[in-house]
Amino acid sequence: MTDIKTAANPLFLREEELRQGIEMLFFAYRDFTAEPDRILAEYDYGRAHHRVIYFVGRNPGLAVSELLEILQITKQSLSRVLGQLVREGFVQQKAGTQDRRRRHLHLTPRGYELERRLTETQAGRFARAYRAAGAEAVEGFRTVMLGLINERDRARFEGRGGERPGVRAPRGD
Amino acid sequence: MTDIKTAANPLFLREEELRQGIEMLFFAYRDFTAEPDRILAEYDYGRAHHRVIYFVGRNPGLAVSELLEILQITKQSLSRVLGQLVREGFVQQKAGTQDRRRRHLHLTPRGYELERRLTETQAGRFARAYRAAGAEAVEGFRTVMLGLINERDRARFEGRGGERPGVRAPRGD
DNA sequence: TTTTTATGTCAGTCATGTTGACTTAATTCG
DNA sequence: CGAATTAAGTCAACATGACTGACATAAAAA
Repeated sequence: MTDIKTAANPLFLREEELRQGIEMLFFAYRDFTAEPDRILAEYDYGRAHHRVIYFVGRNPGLAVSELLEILQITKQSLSRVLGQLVREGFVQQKAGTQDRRRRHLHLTPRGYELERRLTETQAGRFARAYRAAGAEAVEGFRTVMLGLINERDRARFEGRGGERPGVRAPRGD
Repeated sequence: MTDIKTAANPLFLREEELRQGIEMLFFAYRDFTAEPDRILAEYDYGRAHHRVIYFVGRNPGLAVSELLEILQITKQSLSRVLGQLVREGFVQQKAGTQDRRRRHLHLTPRGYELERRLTETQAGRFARAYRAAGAEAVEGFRTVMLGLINERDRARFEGRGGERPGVRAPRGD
């Protein structure tokens, strides 16, 4: 109650709290990526491949430019991993019908299989954490996470089960 | 209320919810690291340097082996960035008094200065997110984050302002 | 018809991770 | 005490995934 630190120096607690947030994000991300990394190594793939497979699986028909927007990397960086995934039969490209310059990305059955394996481990981690924490904590978690994400991308998370907004091209394939 | 998806297919909502968690973590981490990356570039440093500076600043006297434990990388990977930071006067090493094999790491004044700059941007992001979300949401956030982190490292986050457990060597310098 | 856009490619570079082998100094164990 | 273990560091070779810059092609838009 009258803890000397919180009473005399309220900023001390604040800084401690914020640092714990910083560290939690570091450790959570570190552990969150460790299992998929091991699976990917079987295929001689890395985290970059995972991100492509995940977001293409999540947004079938995604255009290359939209994927670049999500990943925030250059097209030269993307092209290596995307090229591999296409050549090795995990991702398929289809030219757009409206705009034939655009290449819409889809997972092949093989791609879906890998996507499932990878997502299962991460979804399992979330399922355990959510279950242990309870619905109210999950709501708080979502609120804070949204606040940590740059405003531009928050709209991706409107609604919980319904329509799935954002990301998709307005007039896509 | 009687939404067809939640009523007829409860697992659909669950999967959607878990995927949103996965994506939030991806976007939060992406945005969380972007600003420090720009500051580090001024010094010709990268994320690896940031991690060393952060954890040494947070745990003065940390031993090399403990840092490796936190970062989960090999000592060869660490040695490159740590060597640079020591040579360029951001980090100082002191041999232990009890066990003279151990090198205890400390930030120099210069190191602290950079640490402050880097941490301020990330702490500011957390401060804004926490403030907007409210105390209850923050509690939920912490609970879920803890559940996402491998059990081994959860002890680091016991207590909010007080003693700061974990990490430090039992009989350190 | 000209310009812009979407995509792809080539070439070179850098940061950061890996494995494996080996050294040195100090502590601990039998 | 002597042998084994531990903490740290080093050298070499390599892989991944970022980057910049320059250029090419096809299709759409102005």
